Amino acid sequence: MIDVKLLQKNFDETAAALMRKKVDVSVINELKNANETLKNAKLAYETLQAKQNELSRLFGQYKKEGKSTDELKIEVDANKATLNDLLDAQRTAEETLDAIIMRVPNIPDADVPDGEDENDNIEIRKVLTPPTFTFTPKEHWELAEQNGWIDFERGVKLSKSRFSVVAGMGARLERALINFMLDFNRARGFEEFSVPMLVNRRALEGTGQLPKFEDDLFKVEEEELYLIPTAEVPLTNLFQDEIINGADLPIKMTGYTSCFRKEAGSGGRDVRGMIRQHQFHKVELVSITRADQSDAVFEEMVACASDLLAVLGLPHRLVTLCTGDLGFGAARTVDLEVWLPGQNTYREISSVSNTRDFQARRAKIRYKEEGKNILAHTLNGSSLAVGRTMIAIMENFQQEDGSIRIPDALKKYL
RNA sequence: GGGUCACUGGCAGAGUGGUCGAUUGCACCGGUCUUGAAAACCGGCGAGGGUUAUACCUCCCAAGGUUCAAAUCCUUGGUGGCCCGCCA
Repeated sequence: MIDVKLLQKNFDETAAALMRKKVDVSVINELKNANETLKNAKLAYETLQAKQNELSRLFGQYKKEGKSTDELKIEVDANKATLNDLLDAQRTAEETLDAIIMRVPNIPDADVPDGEDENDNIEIRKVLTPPTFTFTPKEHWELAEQNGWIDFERGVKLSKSRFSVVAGMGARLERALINFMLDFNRARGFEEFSVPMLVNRRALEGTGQLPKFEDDLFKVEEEELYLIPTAEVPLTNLFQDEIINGADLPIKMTGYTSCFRKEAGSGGRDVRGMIRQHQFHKVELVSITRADQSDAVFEEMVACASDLLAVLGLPHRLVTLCTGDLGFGAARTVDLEVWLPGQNTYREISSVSNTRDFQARRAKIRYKEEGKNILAHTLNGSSLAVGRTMIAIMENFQQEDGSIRIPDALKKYL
């Protein structure tokens, strides 16, 4: 969450930054008022509590000295009722503030371009040239069915739409990709983790999926656990509530998990094929850094994902997301979009974000430096979405007869 | 799933109703000594809020309760150890 003190001290500037991210000005004012109410409520409660503590100390002293405590008791009892009311007021104020601030997105970096939606994103560069074909390239679902790699119908039979079954060479390729990506990331200094795919509410609040995006998550009701929408959640929250030695940063992690998303609100889009599934596989990068390190690590992570695509021989481009397309917790994001000849367009395959201290403030991830505890910066990025990488391989490496060439980099994994 | 015991600062571990946010050891940081290090000695050292800085408030797994007063007593929940049962 954002630093409410910043809003208090630097209202105009902070409000302007939030409005770039489409936060309504009324919400910003509410937030400021709620914070002031809380401060006043706290002051009132703490002043009386201090007095009450002092009286209690006296009480003990009187008892020891054998003095009468009758008068004290009357005063103390009277305060007690007031104290309870003040405490209630403070709690209400806290809840009010919390309810607002937990739904306020991160402040975008100053150099993030303004914009409405993905059309206003800015291309940074292209990597590799899209292949040319002597025939009309097919879309991935056609190739997948022809090669027997993906069985869409049986996926629906087992679960529902947006689930699929990967078979034979497709399944082996999927496994090879996961191993290839993990090894690649490890060579770049990211330590490998295998983490729970069911997490509790606290973890999801830490990374920002809750409370605002509950509708996007699959929940196991009777256990109060949620299926993770991305490994970013467990990996980042590994350090929830911890104070890390500053010298140990940056911590760079990678992990493979399945990811589960309800895709509420994506209605009708990408229903065909494997672009948008309720369950998909992803290898993730997550870093925890000192405040002064996050920009450099961000570039490392973008490079890691981009190089991975390049080594696979997949043409792609890097784009800087504009304010309107930026996710809830991100201060800045670079998307990697892979070329899909069948669709004749670039499609998102990875998204690397710096959340700065937004998640760290929620999850209480701090580091100690020169005796002080400082909120860490957290970053996450996909490296890569496995299903979409398979799609990209199918479409870019398809032959005229519909067969698919396997990228050299993967051969030793098959 | 049943029983039982436990949960205190980075770790270990005191404290069982009152000046306790907490003895002590280790770790850590600074200093003296040393060519340098180690050892020894001296000092510092939990977290959040608040303040220019102090005061002051909160936190001893969590939430309630008893009490003028709770780390300490009670209730519920969570987690962990051990025993029993069950199961890959």
